Amino acid sequence: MLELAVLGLLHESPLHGYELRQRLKSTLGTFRAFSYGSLYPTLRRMYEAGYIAQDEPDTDVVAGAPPLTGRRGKIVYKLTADGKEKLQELLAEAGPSSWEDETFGVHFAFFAQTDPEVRVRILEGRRNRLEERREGVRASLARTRARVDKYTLQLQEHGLDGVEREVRWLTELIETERQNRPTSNTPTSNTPTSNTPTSPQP
Amino acid sequence: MLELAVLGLLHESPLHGYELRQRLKSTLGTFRAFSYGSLYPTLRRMYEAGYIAQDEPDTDVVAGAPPLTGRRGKIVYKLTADGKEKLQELLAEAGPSSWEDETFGVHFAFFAQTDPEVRVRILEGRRNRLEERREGVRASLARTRARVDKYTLQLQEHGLDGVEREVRWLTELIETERQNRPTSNTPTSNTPTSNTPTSPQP
DNA sequence: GCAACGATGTATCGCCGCGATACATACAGT
DNA sequence: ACTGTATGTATCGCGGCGATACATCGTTGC
Repeated sequence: MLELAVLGLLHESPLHGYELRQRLKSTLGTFRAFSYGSLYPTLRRMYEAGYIAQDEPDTDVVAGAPPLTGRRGKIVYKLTADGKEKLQELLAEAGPSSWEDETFGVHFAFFAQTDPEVRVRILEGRRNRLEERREGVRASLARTRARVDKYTLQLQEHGLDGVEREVRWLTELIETERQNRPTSNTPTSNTPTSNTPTSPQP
Repeated sequence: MLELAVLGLLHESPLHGYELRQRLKSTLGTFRAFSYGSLYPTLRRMYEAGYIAQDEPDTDVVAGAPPLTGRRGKIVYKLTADGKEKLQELLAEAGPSSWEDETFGVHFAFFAQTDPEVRVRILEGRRNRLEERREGVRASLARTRARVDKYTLQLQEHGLDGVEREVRWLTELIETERQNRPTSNTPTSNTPTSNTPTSPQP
């Protein structure tokens, strides 16, 4: 998750932790934060996994300056060959792990680096997911509409509106994608379950 | 968080875990799940804290039935006096902990049991939070609009739309609240909206 | 001159919640 | 009789969050 985001950002240019976090905030915008409490551990994990390398470019230290204190310089991270490979692997996967609530936005943010085929499948998967949810909420609303207080009702309706809005958004995007790359015989209606049985890592 | 939700639901009627989870799903609708993996531990914690009591009403067992297997019956939870007190305490608080992303929906879901004064303050707090975020996103958009790919851009704009939509929703709700109970001039310190000179008499 | 402050920068800790999983029973359809 | 699906309780590992700590830098103000 965060891993994909980091790989994606570092693929554009090397960055240090702080800057990485700024990009995370501005790129993922409203829908995901990613605090340092997850970023630094993730960077550590990724470093140990060999996906990224560390550089300490400028220590800002005048020659004779004190190593007295444990002087800490910027640490700039960049992708290794393994990291680039891993990124490609993650960008290629179109399964539940790419269209769930928490993940979809991150995948979408790096669509520019994603295969057009995969893009459409993720968008459709996401839309199906949302349509399922929408039906669930509608059913729930129809069932309980009369029995719940107005606040609960308003919350549910607001949620439903939100889902419908996102479905419309996705539909537009899918259409655009299709126009840019008039679809070959890819079956548009993918059955929601049992798509790619991604077995990621032992 | 989950604690408030559980207290709120149990205040309406006693429930067992499974049913509790159903209610959670339908009440919180689109915006929060709460899996068993958090529900049961929370119930346990709350039981140990003395907020809820357990009942095993019907063991469904015909008299001579086997205690061979560790037969497990439904466990119905209900509020204790302490639990009701705790609920009131949580419902009364109007601070960041009540209008952050993850928490707001839960608080809102139990607005029917919440003091009107508190309702408005939470709604306004939430709106301020969102307006801040909106300005941040706008600034970020203005800064980077030309430099980012269209997908990143679309994601950010979609997010911005969502925030604006929620702000409008909140504004409507606040207005409705004000009409129902014309506000005496409670100094809400952080409210940017000018105080409407409403007719002071109920 | 220097104190105060906010931005930059790296890092950890404890807690919360999620998804997956396990296990058990009741009941419906075939 | 078999098989799936809904009901029901429960745990485990892990990813992410908010709070916090600590250090340096540049700007503002006295």
